[in-house]
Amino acid sequence: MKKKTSIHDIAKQLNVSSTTVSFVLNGKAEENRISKELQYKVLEYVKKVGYQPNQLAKSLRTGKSMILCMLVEDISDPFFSSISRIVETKAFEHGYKIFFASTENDTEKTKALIRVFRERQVDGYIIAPPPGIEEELQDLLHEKVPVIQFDRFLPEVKTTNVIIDNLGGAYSAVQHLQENGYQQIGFVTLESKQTQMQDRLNGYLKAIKEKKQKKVVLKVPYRNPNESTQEKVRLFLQDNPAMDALLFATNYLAIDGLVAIASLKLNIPGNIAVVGFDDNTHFSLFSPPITAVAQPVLKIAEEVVVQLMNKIKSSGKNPRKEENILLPTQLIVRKSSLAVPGKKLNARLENIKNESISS
Amino acid sequence: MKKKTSIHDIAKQLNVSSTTVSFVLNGKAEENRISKELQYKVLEYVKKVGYQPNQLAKSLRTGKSMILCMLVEDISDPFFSSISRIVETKAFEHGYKIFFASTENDTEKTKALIRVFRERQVDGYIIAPPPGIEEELQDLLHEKVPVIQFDRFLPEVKTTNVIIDNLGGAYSAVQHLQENGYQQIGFVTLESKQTQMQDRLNGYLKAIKEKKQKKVVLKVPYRNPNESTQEKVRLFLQDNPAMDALLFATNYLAIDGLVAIASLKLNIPGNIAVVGFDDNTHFSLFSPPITAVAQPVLKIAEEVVVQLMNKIKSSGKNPRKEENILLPTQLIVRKSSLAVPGKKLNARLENIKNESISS
DNA sequence: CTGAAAGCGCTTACAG
DNA sequence: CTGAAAGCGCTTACAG
Repeated sequence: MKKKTSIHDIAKQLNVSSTTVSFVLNGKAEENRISKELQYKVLEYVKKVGYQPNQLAKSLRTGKSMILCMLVEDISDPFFSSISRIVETKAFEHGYKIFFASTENDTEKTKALIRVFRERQVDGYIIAPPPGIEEELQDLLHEKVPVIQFDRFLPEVKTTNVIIDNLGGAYSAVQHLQENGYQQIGFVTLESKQTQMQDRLNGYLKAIKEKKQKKVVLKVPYRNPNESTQEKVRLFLQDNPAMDALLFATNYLAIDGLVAIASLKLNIPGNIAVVGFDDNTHFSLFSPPITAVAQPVLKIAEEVVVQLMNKIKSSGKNPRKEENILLPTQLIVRKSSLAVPGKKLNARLENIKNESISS
Repeated sequence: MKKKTSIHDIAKQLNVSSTTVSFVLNGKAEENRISKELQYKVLEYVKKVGYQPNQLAKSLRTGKSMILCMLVEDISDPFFSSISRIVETKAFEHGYKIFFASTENDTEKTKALIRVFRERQVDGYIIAPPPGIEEELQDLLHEKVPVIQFDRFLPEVKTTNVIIDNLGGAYSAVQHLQENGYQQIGFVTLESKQTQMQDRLNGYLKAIKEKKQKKVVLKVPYRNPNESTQEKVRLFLQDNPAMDALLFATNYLAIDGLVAIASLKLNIPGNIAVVGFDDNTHFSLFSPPITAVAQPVLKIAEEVVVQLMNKIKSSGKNPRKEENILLPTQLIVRKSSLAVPGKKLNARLENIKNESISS
């Protein structure tokens, strides 16, 4: 392994001091009145030998690692991976690299991850927090390390948060179903006290109460196996024969729900209307295409980076007020939630009866 | 910002040398015969003050950053994001963190990325290479930095490569369609000389030649806008009215193709059978469910990490032979490619005629 | 206009 | 059994 050339090697070769080389390399030549000729000489030589500064040494000296970390629930989830992709690009434009990691919504795993990132002197945190890491985030804030929460947030931790209007999104979805004549709308969600889930539930409840409809909620444990979720939705449908529409609180719940509905041979929306929360590139290709509450992925990613960069720049100065940045959702109406002319509720009841007999 | 405690601070507090503290912290206490009491004292104090070693300093000193980098085409693509997720977890178990980045299959962007990663003294590279970065990879090899190529590879660069049996996968897909009675099978692929694309094309051609069928290939530019791809597939279908089946060379080509087929109001598989390359969680929910050549995502990720760790461990020693690790694909048969009893080819011809008139 | 020197926080060969 | 000291590759306050 050939030894890398260092700033010192360059200085020696050129018979100048490493100070001079450093100044030239960091654009501080002018303010230190390095002669044009010297600047040129250094730059030429650097290019010739293909010198690459050692960012590790730089970071150790300056205390800035130029690395951010982004903690999401699951980096392979389409929602989080598309946000990550954009954040990666935007942060790169500011000279930052990003460590991504999946928390799996697991408190202990996340604590371990944060420990590792702190050892690496990460300059800022973008995190969709699992429950129970209030203390770790407070520690970061005490050390004046910028933290942005997004997607959901721990209310006890005072940071700037980038979130979407979960309540409004769920509310508008239910309202849309009501306007299309659905009478008993079920809500399939997670057993979760996280803000985004609570808000979606509240949006659902608000719309239901306003129309004095019956509240029908199924709560599935987090990280429930797919088959088990499908079974729960099946039972939910059978236990509530009058239910004529379903709102799913997350993308993957909707997918499992669709499998369950298919296995019961129910028609969408004839037997049961469907709306998902968090749109999916493929929803439009399903048969029928699935209505969904879309999240503004691009806007979320941009806002996260903008806010974090603001904090990094103003660190040390009097901190600006922390705030919740609330982004609007958009209901994308497709066929799965439209009114069905002459819909017979009985169709579904019979269907279920047959199913039970045949199985 | 309270100053972090360093190993030196600890040594001072405990009235020992920083050497001793370092030995204890790095499990080298025994081989240096540090007394049990001292070890205990150090460990206690470290825990009490919540000392976190500075990995930057450690890396600078040892020359190991304990960071890997993974360059894929698009980190938000389901194939790459699920592999990344697994690689992240496996590498973490070995104490490594990973920088992920999207090359967008762009040569210049990738060169810039590699430059940045080299500055960060990354310990190893996992890369699905775009064309034209042979020289950069050679530079890495000269510096004895481990490199693994996966998904596709630059044949000029002698590294260990983890790839799938693209030829066999495409071959078996076409064979399956032939067995189900399809007579003219089209292949929609990318304009690309990359190994994985060439092999898929060759697999298609091999099966077509064996049965003396007509070769019908559509090549779409890389990063073609979705609408344009859809339009190309529509024209492809109209220009080849006798074509009764389509094999798509990538996931997203299949998605665009399905949109095109839907817009022509063609039935799958009645008018046109469909097989995709690279399975997708949602293919089973499409109507009809889509047959696909599935890639062994878990196996790919595991193999990539195993191979890279081998190289890192054996670096300096006589390097083991580079090899191509070829993983098998699996054809997942769903309804979109099955034989249609009493299928009338004319159905599609008429359909297209109607379409042209009405538009 | 330019350079010598300290120091960021570690590890480790060497000495005792 | 333990410590003093050098050095990884940078930046920057200070001196001239």
